Amino acid sequence: MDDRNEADTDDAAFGQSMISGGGVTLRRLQIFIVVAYCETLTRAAKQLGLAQPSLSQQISALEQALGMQLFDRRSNRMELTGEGHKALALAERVLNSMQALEDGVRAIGSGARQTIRVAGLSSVLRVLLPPALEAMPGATTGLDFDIHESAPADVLDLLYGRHVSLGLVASESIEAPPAGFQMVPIMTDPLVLAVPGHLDLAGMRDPAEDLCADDLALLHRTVQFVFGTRTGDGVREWYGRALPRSRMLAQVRSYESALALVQQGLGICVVPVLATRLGGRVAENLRLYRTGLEPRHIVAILPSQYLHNPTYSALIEALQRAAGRLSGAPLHDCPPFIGAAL
DNA sequence: CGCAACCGTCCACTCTCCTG
DNA sequence: CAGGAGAGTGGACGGTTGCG
Repeated sequence: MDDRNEADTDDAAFGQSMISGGGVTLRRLQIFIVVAYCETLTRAAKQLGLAQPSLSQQISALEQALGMQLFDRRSNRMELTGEGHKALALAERVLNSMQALEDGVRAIGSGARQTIRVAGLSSVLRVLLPPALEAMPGATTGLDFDIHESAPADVLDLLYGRHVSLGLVASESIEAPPAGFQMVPIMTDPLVLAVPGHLDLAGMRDPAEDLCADDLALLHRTVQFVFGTRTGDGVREWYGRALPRSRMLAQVRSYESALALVQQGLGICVVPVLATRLGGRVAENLRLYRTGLEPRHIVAILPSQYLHNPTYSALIEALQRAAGRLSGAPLHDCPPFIGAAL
């Protein structure tokens, strides 16, 4: 028997259990997929908004209904068995088909309207999505959008749990997407040093000589975004080399909070250019300097089969065009005193 | 080795929805 | 409206891991 036939047989057996098992429900398949990707019931339970014992029971019930063990219960984690891996691929196909059916039925029921579910970083959603939707044919007439603003890990959880069909994240903040998902580049997003608008560092060789005491103190107060990724390590190292005498004024968990502190003249921060945009323009009272740091790479992640869906491919192209059309932010060159330190 | 933290399972119970 | 099935919760418990 060749692979194709074997896969067909697996499909048939799985499909039969879907029909005759009774204990195999779409809800359980959804839970199964989330647990498979989260690798612990506790994390999966948090993501699904359920208590953990409930998941344990659902997975056991699913295993019983399928007559196979899907997970090896290791200490502190759930590891897919060989059969579990096969079942996962099939379960994903079932849920994708259900999603397609749901979308199709909804399109019929609501006059050919399709719902696009997107999750992503707030800066990306805020800056790229509006112009992309504006430029996308049919976006305002034939489509509905369900938009989730989320942290990278949550974006992936939403994708893997089939709550959204498209994720927009920085590739640096995630592991490689698992089998069945594709990553499409959208843009590179430079990391810049944002300072209050009055702080002109252009051409500056020695801040201690060229700045008044207040501005020098301001330059040495940093607002640091908690990246939790290797980008964060790079930024911390950059502060240490570029501004060795700086101290951290605040740790923040959103670029908006960081920039608000900078706009208020309380400190400086390193942020992606996208985060500095408001309504298509750079937020007021900010001056942006190049840092030489490795830029973020914004990517779209989606289930492989959606790549061939005309609506999703049009949306991705619109996002790429929107990124290309971003009018050049007034980025100043890296100040000489920082360039020399680096 | 003892302890705390974390994890998965079991059990009893509640709540909701469906059906007759 | 009553009863049953399914899904969920909290609490208790035992196992594993990491740390001092």
